[in-house]
Amino acid sequence: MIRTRFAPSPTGYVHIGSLRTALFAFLFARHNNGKVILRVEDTDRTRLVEGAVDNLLKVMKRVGINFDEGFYLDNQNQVKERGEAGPYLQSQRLQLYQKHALELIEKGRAYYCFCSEQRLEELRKEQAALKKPPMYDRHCRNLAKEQIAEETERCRKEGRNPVIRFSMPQEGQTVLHDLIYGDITYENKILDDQVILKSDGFPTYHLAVVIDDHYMQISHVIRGEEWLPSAPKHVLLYQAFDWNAPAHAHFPLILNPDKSKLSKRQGDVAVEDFLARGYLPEALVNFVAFLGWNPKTEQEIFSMEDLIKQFDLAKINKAAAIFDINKLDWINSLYIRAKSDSELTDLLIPYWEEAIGTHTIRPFKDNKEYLEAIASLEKDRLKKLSEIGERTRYFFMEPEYAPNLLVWKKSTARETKEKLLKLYDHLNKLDTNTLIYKENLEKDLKNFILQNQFDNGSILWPLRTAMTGLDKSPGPFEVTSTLVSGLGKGEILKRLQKAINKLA
RNA sequence: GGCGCAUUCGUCUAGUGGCUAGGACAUCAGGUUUUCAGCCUGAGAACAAGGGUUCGAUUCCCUUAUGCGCUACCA
Repeated sequence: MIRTRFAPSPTGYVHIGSLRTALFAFLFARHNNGKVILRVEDTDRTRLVEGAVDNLLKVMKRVGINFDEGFYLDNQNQVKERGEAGPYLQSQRLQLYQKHALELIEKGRAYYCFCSEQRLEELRKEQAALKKPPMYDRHCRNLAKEQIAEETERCRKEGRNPVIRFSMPQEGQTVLHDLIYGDITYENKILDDQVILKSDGFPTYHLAVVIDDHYMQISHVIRGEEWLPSAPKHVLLYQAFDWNAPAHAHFPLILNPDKSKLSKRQGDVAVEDFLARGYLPEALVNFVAFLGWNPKTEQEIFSMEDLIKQFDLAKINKAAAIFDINKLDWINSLYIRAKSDSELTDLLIPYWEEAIGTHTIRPFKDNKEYLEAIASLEKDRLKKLSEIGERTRYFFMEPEYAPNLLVWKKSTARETKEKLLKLYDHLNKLDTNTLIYKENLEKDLKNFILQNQFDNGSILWPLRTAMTGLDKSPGPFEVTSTLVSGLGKGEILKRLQKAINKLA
């Protein structure tokens, strides 16, 4: 039975890298009809963030990742826990970790360390000065029984607790069999005597991950490359417990454009922020899946189902990948275009409300035809949903613009004014039926242009800019007819009149 | 400093002991067009360097360089 897990720390927002870790674990499990477990690693009490699990689950739900065991959201969006191997919150498993740490002490594979923070700090400084690798000097590793009793007493008086360190073997090698990187051999003597139980009674990552993965019967540990250096420590821990280690699969990091590890400093890394900016969850998943993985075919657009069907650990790359927003934009625009007008409209409404104002949008929400027509016009041009406000404001309120915007490049202000006057009279005479259908309007206006022997641009450019107040927008016919359909003929005449006045 | 991992167009990547080294994004040019976007057509753009092994290396080996990660009572 394949069992894999996603084990984040509840430190706030969901990092793009976490999304990919979760996604890979999820895809691997689903592809193999296995289970994915969500375990929360809250052993660092100093970094806890209220509501982080709740937020995490909401994000995962939006992108379509769910977990078979651990935490989930019920129908009321309340965080709940399920599964046989719980609790799935590490802070509720402290006895288990403590028991096993003591067991290692009995086995002679771990020891109490009484060194103070100051001593450790000085040690590190000393080592740095000598350009030696910073490592614990094993000061407490071979204390005699009486010494241990003495130190324990001293600590008690000073009001602090000792930590427990793992005794690394001082010779030999440890081999990690990684499903992606292959076999990696580490010299045991360079491995530090890692703290496994902290003085606050909480385990460190290394102890907790080994114990939990064992008791939760995890078959495959799937995580980022940053864990590669500590993997041999985990292998050794499994051996010390006489447990079989799960299979490991580390995958490469995601990098900033400057090749540093993807970080906040250089733009958004929070999945929530991407979602808020109008990247569709499916686009984000598609894009993130392709950072470090690809199907070895030329297919680039994948639904979650496609990904589940085709995902294969063997196809994960070894080299880190740079997060390229251009490609995300492209994928997102494809997913936007794939939406129906109605779906897209529903997605856009919050963005309109934010950019234009809730009460301006409200009248159109009941009868969505107008909004759908606008969405349809912008569908091919949108890279992300948040662009909609600026691009379509003129559909809701009269545009402001400078008079010379109205003048086509091959024309003059005087000529433009004359033509707009004629256009005004012409449009004024048209019935709504002609105005409201793009095809009719186009036919009519082209005819009008032909009969007057105008250049297309000399009439269509000022018409379009008078309607939109923008140098870039959809075409004059669709803009005008859509405007008539939503705001009426009077509105376009008003805008035309305003344009004529500007040119006075 | 130590240990580990990595290296094909700017970016994501495909690929093979012998290929014009393929695709996509981005860029640029042309076309369509009132504008922008879109769409169509086209262009430029890569095997990090040096040694081997070999009839032949982008591919296999070694070295170097570069980048990244780890080196906490953080995960």
